Amino acid sequence: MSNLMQKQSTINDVARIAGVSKRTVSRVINGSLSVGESTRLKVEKVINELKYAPNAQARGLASSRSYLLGLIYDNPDALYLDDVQRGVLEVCSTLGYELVVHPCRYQSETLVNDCLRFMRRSKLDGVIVLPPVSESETLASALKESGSPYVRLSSVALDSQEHIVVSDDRAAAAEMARYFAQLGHEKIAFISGPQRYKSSTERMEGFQLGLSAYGVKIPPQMILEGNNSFETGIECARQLLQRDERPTAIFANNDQMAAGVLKVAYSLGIKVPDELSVAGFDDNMLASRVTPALTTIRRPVRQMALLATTKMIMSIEQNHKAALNVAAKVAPTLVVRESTGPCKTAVVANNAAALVAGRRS
Amino acid sequence: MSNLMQKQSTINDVARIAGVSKRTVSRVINGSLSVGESTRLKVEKVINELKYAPNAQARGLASSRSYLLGLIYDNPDALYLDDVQRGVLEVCSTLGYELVVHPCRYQSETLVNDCLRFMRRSKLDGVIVLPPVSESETLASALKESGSPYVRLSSVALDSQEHIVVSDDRAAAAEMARYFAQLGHEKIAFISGPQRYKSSTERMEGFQLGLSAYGVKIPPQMILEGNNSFETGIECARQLLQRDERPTAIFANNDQMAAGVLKVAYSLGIKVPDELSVAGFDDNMLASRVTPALTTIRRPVRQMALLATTKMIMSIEQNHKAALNVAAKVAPTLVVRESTGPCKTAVVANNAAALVAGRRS
DNA sequence: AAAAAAATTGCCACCGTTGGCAACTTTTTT
DNA sequence: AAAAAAGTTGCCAACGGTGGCAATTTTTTT
Repeated sequence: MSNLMQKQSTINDVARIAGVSKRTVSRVINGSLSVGESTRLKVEKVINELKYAPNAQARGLASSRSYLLGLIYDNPDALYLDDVQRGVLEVCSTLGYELVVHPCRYQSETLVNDCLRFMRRSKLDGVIVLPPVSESETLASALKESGSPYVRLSSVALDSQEHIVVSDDRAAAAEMARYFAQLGHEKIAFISGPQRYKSSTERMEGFQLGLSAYGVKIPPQMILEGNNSFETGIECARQLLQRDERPTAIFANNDQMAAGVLKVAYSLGIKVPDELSVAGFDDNMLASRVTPALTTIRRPVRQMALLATTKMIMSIEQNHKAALNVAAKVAPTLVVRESTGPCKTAVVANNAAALVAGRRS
Repeated sequence: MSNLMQKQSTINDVARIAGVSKRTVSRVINGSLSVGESTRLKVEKVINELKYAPNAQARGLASSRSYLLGLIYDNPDALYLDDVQRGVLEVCSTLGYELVVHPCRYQSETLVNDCLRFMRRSKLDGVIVLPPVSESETLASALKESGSPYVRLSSVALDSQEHIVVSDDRAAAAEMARYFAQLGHEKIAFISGPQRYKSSTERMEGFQLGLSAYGVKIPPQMILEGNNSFETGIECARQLLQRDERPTAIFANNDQMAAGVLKVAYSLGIKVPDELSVAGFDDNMLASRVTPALTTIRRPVRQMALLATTKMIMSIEQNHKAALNVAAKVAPTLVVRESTGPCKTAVVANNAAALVAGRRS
């Protein structure tokens, strides 16, 4: 078993072969301006030949930079996380950073310490914080105080332009309200997410506000709270749909719960969208896979991730003015699919019509 | 804006205050045996008082260890990746490692270089490689040659016990075959994944083998190749279901494609499972959310991740005998839900019955 | 053409830790 | 009690880069 692992080439090797000092090689690597054109070419050639790659640790030690970014989150939806991660990685790989993922518990008392320790241990250059952890103000101020770059993703502008990317969930929910109202729905239900999360309250309030513009009001018994899971979507839907007077339209705080509603409607024999309109929020992969395909709000998650990462790397690289020019707000949009339709007035009338049709044959 | 970030204390501070040399402090940190009891206590006390935490980069530079693990993959299903990641992180956080995620392109000519550069750049202690990248033998041998610990996840035992965790997809597919046969299906179709992936061929061969035990054979025109996406699932399903003689059961290489089949069946008015049985593979979140819920094969993805990570950390820490004791094989299992049922003989007969019923009313 | 300015390059210290080896203590052996 | 062995501890040189500053070369100015 020959272990002939060719030893790593170092900056010294490059320098020696290229016939320059290692300081110059270092300059070439870091794109310093004051390097002669011919020298640069010569060095680059050797770098390629040797397949030389700088040692991140040594680099970090000397410059107190690690080219490592952190992603902090607490048990998010798999599809959401995947979207974010893809976006972040896209920018990272372009700009030469790597990504360290770090789950943690939002509710934990040691959250702040955990995160700070994580940053120190791995000497991260900066962190991107996902909701709901991003809503912790104690963490945010600890981060600010520690002086490390960070960007938060959220539905509310709870930090300065430099440190946040928000999606206007409130406006999006209002748009959904408008859409529902224009379809003629009046008996509308809302399945909210946990009220301790900003995204949940934003969406609920936006929806209610949007509806009120059309004179529609959701009575309290038509508002149920789930925890954003498919399972609680099912629970809430059951409660809503087995009543004597059931809603003609249900808006759920996310696609997972909306999928739960679809499931219950199917098992109760309620036709979607003829007898019931259902809409979700997120537009993740699930939305287009279920039957009927979900009308939903598309959150530009990946774009948010892109913006956040760009913003952060810019401020890491001291490009603060540029960082401020990166957009800090994105607008989710309505995506209409098959699960929503005009309100066919009373369900009872509908059933009667069916009966008539049946007899006729 | 006071930037009062208290500067990090170093090993020198600890040494000075404790009145020992920094070498001794280093020994205490690393749990070296030859440190006097009283000295250790004294040093530990100072460490706590100063809240000293060793600098990972300096440590890495000096010892060539980083406590960083890498996860290499190429554009996997979001749900699969999430499962794996969760499993890996679980072990990591317990054992004090962090995880760096690194997407790459399996087909790329520079794959091997990209990965090696990634490992070097971040001085990873080891990498976990996901399919299909895990099937690249050139990468595997480069990894082996470079001497860095690695573990591959795959459906085939293509490496030594120490370097792989496999799921027996072949046997699982055979079990599905058995199940189909026992339900009485004979006109069975298979939607395969890309034939260049081992997991695809394993599942297909296992399925065919299992079927042949019951004297059932799948004719070539009943085997279509998708690329594991929902969309190609739809395409293949359309081809299969719009024929004069359509299958009574379809087995898809994964849940995504099976969901596509469900969609097409619904739009063609084909009842599942009464007129058509559909099954997938993976048992990811999607399987239970679609309607009807998918019968599928549950792959213990998270468990594989757990095993792989444990195995790797053990071999990093030179605990080779222990690493070999970690299981290297897991068995996926059949999960029966609503999308499969007994074959109601001929579809034509079925239609005839429906006609009769229609006339009767 | 000499002086001044600018661009390019090299030298050396240092980042914070670990490893090798020597030195010093303490315990055990003879 | 001296010698040998074992247990502790300290010194110094890496590890592989970057930063400051001085030295050198080239360009521009007077």
